[in-house]
Amino acid sequence: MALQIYNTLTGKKEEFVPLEPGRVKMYVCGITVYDLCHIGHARSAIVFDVIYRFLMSLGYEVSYVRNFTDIDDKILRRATAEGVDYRTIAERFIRTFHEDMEALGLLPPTMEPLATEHIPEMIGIIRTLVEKGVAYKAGTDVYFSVERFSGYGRLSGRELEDMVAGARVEVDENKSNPLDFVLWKGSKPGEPAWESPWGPGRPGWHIECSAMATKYLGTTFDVHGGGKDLVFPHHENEIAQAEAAFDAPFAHYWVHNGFVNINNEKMSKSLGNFVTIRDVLECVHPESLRLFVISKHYRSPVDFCDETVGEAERGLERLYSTVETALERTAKDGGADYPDDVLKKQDVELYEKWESLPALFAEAMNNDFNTAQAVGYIFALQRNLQRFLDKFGRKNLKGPAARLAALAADSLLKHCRVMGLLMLEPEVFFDRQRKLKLKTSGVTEEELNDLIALRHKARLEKNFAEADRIRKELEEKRIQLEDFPEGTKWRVSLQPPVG
RNA sequence: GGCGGCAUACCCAAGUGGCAAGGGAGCGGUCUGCAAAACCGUUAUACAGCGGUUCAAAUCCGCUUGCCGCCUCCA
Repeated sequence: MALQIYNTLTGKKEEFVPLEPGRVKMYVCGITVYDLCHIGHARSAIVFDVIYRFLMSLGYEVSYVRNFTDIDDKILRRATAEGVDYRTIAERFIRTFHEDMEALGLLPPTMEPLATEHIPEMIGIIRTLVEKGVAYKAGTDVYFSVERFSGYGRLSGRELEDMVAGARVEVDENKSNPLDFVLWKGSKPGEPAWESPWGPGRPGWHIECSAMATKYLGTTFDVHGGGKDLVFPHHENEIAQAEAAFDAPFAHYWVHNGFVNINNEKMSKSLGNFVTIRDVLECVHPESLRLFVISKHYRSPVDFCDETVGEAERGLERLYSTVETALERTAKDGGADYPDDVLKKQDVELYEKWESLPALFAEAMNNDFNTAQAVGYIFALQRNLQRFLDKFGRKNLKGPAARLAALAADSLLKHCRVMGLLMLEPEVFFDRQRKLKLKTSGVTEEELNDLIALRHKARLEKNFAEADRIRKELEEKRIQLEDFPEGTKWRVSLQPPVG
């Protein structure tokens, strides 16, 4: 089955046919750089990162553009509050954004243009709109006239009349229709300003995306994405501006991700339930957050709470653990080839899960990026592989058994990596995971190692009361000891990120 | 007031016409000095309710109830 994408514009799943065979042009609205990013931004970024990776895995050459809004009221407000230039604020939060995205393991987009570096392009579009009579100057501002664009409201599925009727739109005596939106804002004294045919000012919010998207991807391109909240008015306005100016359809497929709630409440600054990406990454591995996000369909709302994140984390550890075990036990003897029927005889169910995964995975992902279903198929293979490994006790696998296990592990890795999971060597993952978690427990690695040594001595002396006392003491600090023939390992359970 | 979405086991969550994926948690077992991890077994005559279409419905249609989002900056 070919890739189907749910298109907000039509409200239906549609077969994806790119404008140019083999190439995809995708624009995703980035952030306004005035504060640290929260997990809602993380969800959006992860969702589109998975889409980006999946499109590339299908063999497409993808041009992926994600912008920064680096001039805006909120940036100016913060700059004034701190007594610095707006650029200082913008640069700071571009930097923190990049740090967060890198920490989350996101691939960088093809391009990350800044609004302020595209003022001439925006002025060009506004000039065209004014010349066509679709935009008008009022006072020091220039507005887009929604009545002059017949398709207005198509994306968000509303009629102009309905919107005006019950709208909570601020009355502005400059506008001829309350829904008209600003293209160019005359600047007040002391504000940053650019020269324009309408006097010094700065661009309105929506125009930058129309300008940057068309500049880098052409007047018509394939995919435009962003959070659900951007459907109206932002994306509606982008379409109006671009199509009115260029007389060409703007984006073909509109993709919108759902929101993140916290403990079933909408996340917002006023409710004080705002969780930044860096807060979460203090106690949760980035891939756990990623698995949490992709365990649910991207269009549904998702509830972020200790329990749901903890579930994702345990699932991720299981994936890594199975892959690690399989790689270790097949390292010596997993490379030689055997006929299919020989492999199948090793374990029919495992063989079938392994054999069917590529098609099932593709089918799930082709069905509007159904990562949740894809994850389900991956876990089914993981469980069968782990079961197969357990049959051999702690021994290394040999011959066709080793081969089958190695193939299954490779398949797990390969498919997970299309979604940006299992990107680390398992031992690196577990090492980082332990160090990250230990920090949240308040115990240093030295203290822990001393206690483990002490307990080891007690166990040798069969002083199990003392050994259990140490176990219990550490358990109270969320540290779980695991005894193996080769020594004692430890793990730390999740520090609740939400509280 | 307008537009849209959702309701599947104890929890999370796929499934959108043909025997209800997957994960977490619980319980019983194997293993262990004890644990943990892992594995095995177990947990929905059933998909908010009512009615309809169909040989067949969680899946389509209608109504009811309950949650939620957007219409203002917002991922």
